[in-house]
Amino acid sequence: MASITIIDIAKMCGVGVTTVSRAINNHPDISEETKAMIMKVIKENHYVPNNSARNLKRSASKTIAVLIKGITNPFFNRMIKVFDKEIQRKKYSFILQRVDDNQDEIEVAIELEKEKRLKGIVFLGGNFSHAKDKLEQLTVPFVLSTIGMTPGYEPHEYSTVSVDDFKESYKMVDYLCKLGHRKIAIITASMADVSIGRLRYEGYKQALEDNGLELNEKLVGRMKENIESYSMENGYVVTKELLESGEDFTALFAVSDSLAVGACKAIFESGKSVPEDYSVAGFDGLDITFYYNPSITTIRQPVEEIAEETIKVLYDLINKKITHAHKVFPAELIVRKSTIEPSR
Amino acid sequence: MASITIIDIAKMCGVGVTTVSRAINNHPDISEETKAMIMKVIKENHYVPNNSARNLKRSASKTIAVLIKGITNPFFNRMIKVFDKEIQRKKYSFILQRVDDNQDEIEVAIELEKEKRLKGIVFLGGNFSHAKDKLEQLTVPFVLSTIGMTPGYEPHEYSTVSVDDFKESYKMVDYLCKLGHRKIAIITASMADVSIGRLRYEGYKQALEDNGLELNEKLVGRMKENIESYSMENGYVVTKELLESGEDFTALFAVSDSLAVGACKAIFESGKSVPEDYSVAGFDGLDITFYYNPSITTIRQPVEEIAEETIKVLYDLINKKITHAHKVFPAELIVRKSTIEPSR
DNA sequence: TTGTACGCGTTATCAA
DNA sequence: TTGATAACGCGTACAA
Repeated sequence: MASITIIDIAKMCGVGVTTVSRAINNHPDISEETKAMIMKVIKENHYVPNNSARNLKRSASKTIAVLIKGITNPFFNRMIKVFDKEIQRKKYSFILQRVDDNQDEIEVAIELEKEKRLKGIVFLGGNFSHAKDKLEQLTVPFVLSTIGMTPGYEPHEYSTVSVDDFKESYKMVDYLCKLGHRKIAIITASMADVSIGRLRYEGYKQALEDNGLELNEKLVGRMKENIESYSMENGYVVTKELLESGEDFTALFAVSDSLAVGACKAIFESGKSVPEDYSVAGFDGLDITFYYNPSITTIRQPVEEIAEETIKVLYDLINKKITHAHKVFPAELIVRKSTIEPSR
Repeated sequence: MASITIIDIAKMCGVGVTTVSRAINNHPDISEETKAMIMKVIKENHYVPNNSARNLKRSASKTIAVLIKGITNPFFNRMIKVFDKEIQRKKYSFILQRVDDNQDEIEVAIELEKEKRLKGIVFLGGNFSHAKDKLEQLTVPFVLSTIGMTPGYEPHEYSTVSVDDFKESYKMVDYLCKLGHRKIAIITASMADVSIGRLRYEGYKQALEDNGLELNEKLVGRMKENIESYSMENGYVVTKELLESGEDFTALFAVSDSLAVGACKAIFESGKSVPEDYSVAGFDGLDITFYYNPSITTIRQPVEEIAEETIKVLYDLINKKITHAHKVFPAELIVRKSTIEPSR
């Protein structure tokens, strides 16, 4: 069944296509009555404009795209809601694009920019280590949200909005140290990681050092490559190994809340308890840390603020008010039931 | 900066646009060397075809779309992965479209169908109560996945793949009854719900009846409209009310796992414990039910199978092997630590 | 094997 | 306030 087009509508109304187009797009130069008449015919015939044709013709649409790598992350859900709200408030429309783990987000972005005539792009998640010439193909402004600074780039070449992963991670480990823990294990990203996993690990190292503790490689758990990263399962498996290694520790810092949940489970299964035998701390501030039993000590990222600021920066970029920006938000250490003083 | 087009490439290569098009789309009628040469030029100039133009021109693309209402649901994440895999296996491409809570998924579908020349559509989540004439505007086959039968439609008018929400819910409540519970509370959808929330509630009622128990309206908790549906927070708030109402119960059946987690938290905060004071059961089979402390008894939906079958049905629909189908998968009662015999 | 020319459905330009 | 018409960038008959 051939779809009905703008031409069909024009014929049915006895007007030119231009007029129909005007009616659809709320153009000023059209009388109220012809517009009403046209809209009525459109409704009756269920005419829906073809977006491909619109995008093709339109020189610039007011749409911005959010590319997400790793949609699994519950952390992003709240951000998306804020994006949606903020973008609508600015009368822009909003496209959410999932980027597969084995897809290159920049390539997706380049394609999308042409297809949808984007005004701006937000990148969420992922490592973002890209060749420069690729990045230069992006002609619209973009913001890296909750993605740490990327080594190898000049700060003026891109914009970011995030927390200081190093500092916040330091804060947490320092808190554990001050609590009296001297054997603090960590679950972090694989060696290759250059993004937040690395930064949080560095914070851990520095905090240990500043507290006069030596780094014990045996207490550094790395996420499994073959299991979904930052997942509960990964935390579970790595903690099991840590526990079975025989290397003693009294506290465990997981670089994400989901990892922390998995860690708790592993500890329970070994017949031990949290926090009596092991203190466990997470990072991100997911809802589950509040609902878990025991509730989990974590670093709460100000998700809403980060999302809002991301959009704000993007608009400033679009309107050329700025050329780049690196906004850093403070995160909050939330002490809950999963961490206490060491018993041994 | 004006984007580079296929014409530019043709000129640079000294060939016609057709030839370039052939190179891009792997058409047979082109010599290997010219193709290689063209591809090289394309690479060097970072030429990316404009998708809008392609979609506009293409009569039919091999793409299918998955529309999700309520992307928050972690339940869908695993399904999406399977969709992705299965669709790629059939050499189709795959679009994920998030549908806002206040958006009409059918309207989104209609628009998308035209824009992308879809071959088929999968609807995930939502209530799916739509006027018939709207549904008829969809000219491509579609499948409702994990969405229960919708009253008001003839079974041959649409296709579904899901579990039998009524039966599985019955199974869970029956299990609780057999355990000896006689005061079983439920957290379910609001009265208005016509979808899974309703079906699961009906299963609850029937199981009570068959076990000689009377329905106590005071033990029926309804999700709050102003809080995200099926969320931990909703379960938490509703359970608090239930607890404070003074109406005694020994078991609580939450119609989703997230609700169950929230319920457990509320119980802990009241100074009681799970399962000693209250047995708690969920529904869906999310990972968190395994990782929670105590682990939560649930009904595990065979997510992967459902997703696979959804795609299979959709392809059969596309290839006109069938006109409609209603596949129902059995779900599994997984008994964990959160449910025991009543202590009172 | 290659190239020319037209059309996909829409919006912008310009003239009426 | 309207309408004819030229793009937008690509794929594909059809001709060469």
